[in-house]
Amino acid sequence: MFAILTLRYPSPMDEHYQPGPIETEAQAYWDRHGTFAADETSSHPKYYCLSMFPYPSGRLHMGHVRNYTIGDVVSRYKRMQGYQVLQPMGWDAFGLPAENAALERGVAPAKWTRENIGAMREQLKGLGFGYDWAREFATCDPEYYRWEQWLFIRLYRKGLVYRATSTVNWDPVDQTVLANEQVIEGRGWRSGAAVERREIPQWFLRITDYADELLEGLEALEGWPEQVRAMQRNWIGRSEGVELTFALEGGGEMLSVFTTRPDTLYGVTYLGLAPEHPIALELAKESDEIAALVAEARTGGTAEADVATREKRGADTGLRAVHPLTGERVPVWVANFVLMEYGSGAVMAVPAHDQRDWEFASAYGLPIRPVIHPEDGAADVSGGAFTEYGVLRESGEFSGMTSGQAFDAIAQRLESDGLGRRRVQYRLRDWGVSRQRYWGAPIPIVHCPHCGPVPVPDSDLPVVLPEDVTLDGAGSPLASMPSFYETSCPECGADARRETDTFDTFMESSWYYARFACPDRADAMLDRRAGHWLPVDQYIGGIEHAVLHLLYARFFHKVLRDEGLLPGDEPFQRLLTQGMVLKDGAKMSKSKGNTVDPQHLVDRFGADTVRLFTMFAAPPDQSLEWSDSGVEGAYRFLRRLYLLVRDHVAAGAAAAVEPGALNDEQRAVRRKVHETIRKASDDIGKRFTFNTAVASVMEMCNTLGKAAEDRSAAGRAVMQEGLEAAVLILAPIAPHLCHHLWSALGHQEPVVDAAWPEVDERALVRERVELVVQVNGKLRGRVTLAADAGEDRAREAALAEPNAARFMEGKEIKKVIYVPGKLINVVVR
RNA sequence: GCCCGGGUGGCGGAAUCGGUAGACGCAGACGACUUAAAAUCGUCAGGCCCCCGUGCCGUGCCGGUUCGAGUCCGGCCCCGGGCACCA
Repeated sequence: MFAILTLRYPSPMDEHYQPGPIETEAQAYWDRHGTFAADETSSHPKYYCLSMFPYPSGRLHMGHVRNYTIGDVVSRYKRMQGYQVLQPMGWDAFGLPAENAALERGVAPAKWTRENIGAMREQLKGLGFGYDWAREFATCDPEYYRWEQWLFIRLYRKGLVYRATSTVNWDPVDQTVLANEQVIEGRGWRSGAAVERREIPQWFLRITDYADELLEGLEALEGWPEQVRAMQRNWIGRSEGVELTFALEGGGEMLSVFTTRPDTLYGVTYLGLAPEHPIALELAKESDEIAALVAEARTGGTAEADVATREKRGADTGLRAVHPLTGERVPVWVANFVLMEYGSGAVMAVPAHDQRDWEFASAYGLPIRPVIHPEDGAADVSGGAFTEYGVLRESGEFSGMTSGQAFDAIAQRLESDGLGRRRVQYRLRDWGVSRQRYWGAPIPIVHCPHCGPVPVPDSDLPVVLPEDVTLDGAGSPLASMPSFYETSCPECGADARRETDTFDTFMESSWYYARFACPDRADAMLDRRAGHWLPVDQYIGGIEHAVLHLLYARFFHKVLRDEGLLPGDEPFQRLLTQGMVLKDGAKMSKSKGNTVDPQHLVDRFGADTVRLFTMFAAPPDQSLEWSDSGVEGAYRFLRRLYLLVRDHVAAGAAAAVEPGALNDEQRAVRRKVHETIRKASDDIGKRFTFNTAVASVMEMCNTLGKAAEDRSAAGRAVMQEGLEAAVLILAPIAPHLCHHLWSALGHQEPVVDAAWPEVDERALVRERVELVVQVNGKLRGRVTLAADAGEDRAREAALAEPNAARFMEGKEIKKVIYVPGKLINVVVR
């Protein structure tokens, strides 16, 4: 407000580094010039850099600061490389915390959310992130979620949406459905009541229709961490196997099972049924033991981790199944480790060759019959299952075959006998998108007593979520709000009831990246601009989203493509998954009381210091250990840089470097400058290791600081070049200070529009190199040689090196290994 | 339980393709400046040893491959992320 307007280029520098006014001025400059408005008509190549948008929880936390600093550094770097960059920001505004806040404080979720957005937007601006704010939106805006409702109806008409029952956590005291997070050790978080499971009708999207494409598409995602691709691959869990049927003795009933190991078929000693399997439910009526298992399966949380860590328990049903090849009778057990959701809810158990089956069989004294053996010897199944492939024995006509041969032979035999067929099975399940919650996008369906579920007509969209509500913790307020649910059937006009469930919030986050291309479009979900900006060139967010969010967004992208709304097969070209921010070795969280409010640090040291520290403290994909004194170190470095520039410019303008006119020391300083440019370009542009880029600039500044005594014209020219390199390299990381320093160094154009520095290869040339001398791989000395010396000279020098010679004395030289420019290793005996 | 990561000085981390372990920074010690302190600048800094040597040991633990392993392979321990209704 004050000094800013009177500032002219080049600006005089204050005695001390004062981040406050420098940052205010730089932000005002970007604002005034619309610096970060992304223009799709630009002739520059486009670059879409997206950071995962935040849930507006109230204030920014360190995880946000880290995420958004990485995104901003990439965006500004790409801009300096000549790209037209789109970097948008918005709000993932629906979700559970708003409902919790409403219960705790009596604030309506909409009001609470919008206030949080206002506060967090100011914090983001204060950190100097270069967003195109004109594209901002929140997912709770009806103009956003209307297109999600519109798409859902299209998918409904296309058959990609269906209704089925599925299991939820039910709190019998609060009479409400609980999220997995709200179930703590099998009990409701508020009521403390033992959680029950309930089957209720819900809406599903057929993501499994896209399972193969989602799996195959991973191969082409070379810009994604292998770790994330592996997690998605495992999540989709494609497995090829055989589905076969066991007849139940004394009845026409058939039991279908899926196995990836038909080669082990002769080792089956029992069948396992999920407690929720219809046969188990039927038997529970007569058997207390089975009833107890079924009852147990109905308590506790629905989360996979809850189910998988239960002690393996089971009960004999008394039923006997007929082995399809041998005709042998095998017992049928109810087993609590068999999942109803996966396959058919029944498994053939081969304890000799499957570890879970082995443990169950050992616990209940069931036979363990090895039929697969290593080529040379016998499988030992006394201490656990033998799960490798091998050669079949005691397997009838298939004995002697390898597992691979037997897979095909047995599958073929089952197929020709009509007892089974080859099948591909996925672990991936269809996506349940219904939530029995208030603060989400309404599902645009009307339930008519005559017509059944009917989609809301496009002309009636959006179905607007009423925002003026009071929550009481007992179910969704929508279900007790006649003004919302009372309606008429769009088809027959009869009185009908609106769906009161809302969408899973992953729905909103599955397509926001595309809407950022055209957020102002009022009459369509997306337009041609999406084709211009997409795919996202670089996506940045937490590793915790490796599977769910990133898989759903990939699925949505393919759906939108098939609807003709988008080109391309994948939404995110490159992905960077950032690590967590820790304090004292643990994740920062309110419950641990180890949070650090980034705002306090910005107020005290400025945004540049906070940004610099988060980039310097760790590589982006690793966890970052918070350190207050480390922040002070970052501040000290910026101040040192400020003083270096101040002292340099105080002496007046410097001439351009004339490489031929430099003395040895000046040449060494200049080599350091260009080595730093080379390293920092690689670190920021290719490796994303911002920490080592910063370290190399610090090193260069240490060198420049020592060279500052050289006040000769050539020395000052080298200094000018070095300081400009430092400012350019740091501009994406500490943009405010660099904005200021760049102008102080005499430039009219703002640094945000400057070009990334280029390496002068000639400055890198060395006349002499140091070689390490090893004897038997141990460092014993060093020799310095002319850079163009060959292997013979290096060998000669190494053998003559006095300390190394001590270790070679009286020994025979077996071999000499020469690594040019690095080392020479003499192997002696 | 299943899937995926990580483990290097007092601390955060570096070592990019198997080639000098500990760059850079923090904390610390000593020195300069100062009446003094802070700030700043400079020097030192993995461990061990009455052999102080460019000696020996050292990258979670055990073993292997190699002229050479923090890096590759096998086994184990510990910590973290995800597990479909937290986002």
